Amino acid sequence: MTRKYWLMKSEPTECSIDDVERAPRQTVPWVGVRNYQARNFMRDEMRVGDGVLFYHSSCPQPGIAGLAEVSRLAYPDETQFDPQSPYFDAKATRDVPRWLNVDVVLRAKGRLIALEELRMHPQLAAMRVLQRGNRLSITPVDAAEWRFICERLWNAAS
DNA sequence: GCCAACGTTGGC
DNA sequence: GCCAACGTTGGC
Repeated sequence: MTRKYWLMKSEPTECSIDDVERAPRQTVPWVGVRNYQARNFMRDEMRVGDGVLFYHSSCPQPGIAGLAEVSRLAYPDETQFDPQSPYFDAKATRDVPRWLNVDVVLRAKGRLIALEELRMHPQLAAMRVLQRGNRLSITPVDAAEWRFICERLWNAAS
């Protein structure tokens, strides 16, 4: 099975690339996804080792802030069971969990590639994150886009 | 703060 | 099953 690539949005006030860098084993559980399409990507398509573009959204400088990797397959998102959590879901039970998360480990903190800069490259024009009205917090990235961002924009190995 | 886009909810 | 109302996302 070939490796897949993803773009995952996070609000830096919630969890920034620096927060991931400081986390134990530089790993975070990707909790809080409450959209079925995004959940299904995690549940059905993500595998350990898949590449992740870590994207900062809803902030002064939206853009790709680093490179990460899926490090654990999807499992039930604990926050759905916690009445204190903003992500609590009263309709979810431990027997029938509704929401899942993968774990993500930091691979490289790059310079911030601003949304504005991404838009300048025709090679990236098809990326979901650049489409008008796009709101999906997890989107597939194709291999050519991944390589372009890693090698051309970050000068890093992909 | 505005607003476009889109997902979810709930009455019928 | 339809669809209007409502809520959320997220760039600007």
